[in-house]
Amino acid sequence: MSLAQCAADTIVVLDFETTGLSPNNGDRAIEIGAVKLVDGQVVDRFSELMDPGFRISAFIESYTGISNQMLAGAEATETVMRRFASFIQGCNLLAHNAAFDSKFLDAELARLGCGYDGQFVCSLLIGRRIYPDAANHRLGTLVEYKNIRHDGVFHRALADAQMTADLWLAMLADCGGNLTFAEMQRLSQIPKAKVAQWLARR
DNA sequence: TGCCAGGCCCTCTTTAGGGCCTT
Repeated sequence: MSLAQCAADTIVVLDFETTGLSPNNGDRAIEIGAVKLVDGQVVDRFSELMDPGFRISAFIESYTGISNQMLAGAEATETVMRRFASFIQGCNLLAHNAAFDSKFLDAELARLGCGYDGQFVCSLLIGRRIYPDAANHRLGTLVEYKNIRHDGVFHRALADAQMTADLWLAMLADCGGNLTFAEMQRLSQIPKAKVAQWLARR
């Protein structure tokens, strides 16, 4: 499948829970959640805990609700990520603050010697451009701002991925409903002062 | 010993600094 084809057809919305902020400091992924969208419809989901091979901090246990006991019964991060690499092949990718998730995806897949062929788009960057009046642009705030239904679970990977997918669909609708993935990616990169003008020309 | 991310984006900017956002 070419990139042009997957841009039109399939987007994987993903979210990692991790042991910290930086793989460069030894942090690892401990949970991956993802929602696969085809033409705005959910066609598949991926949700796995994964054991990084060391104990996670009390802060991360509290922040995510994922305990060391839960991870002790999980498969190794490498095992899960190998399956996830197959899940995302041929798809473009979306995350809230994609710089964070792409950093961990790159690091975990590099350990396996494999990669992916899609491109990332970031709902945080788009949200800053099209919802300048929101109190802030955290995922939870934008979900509330757009009155998106949710079950009250935050900081778990599948729940956050599902909310990001719903936010993405709301963003598409608010941009006129006919922008392609590539156009949304372009929108995320243009200067904020030119967003209204850019959308008006569409 | 002490510290430990990094990209985006705004502004009292651009020869910089600091808040936001992700865990």
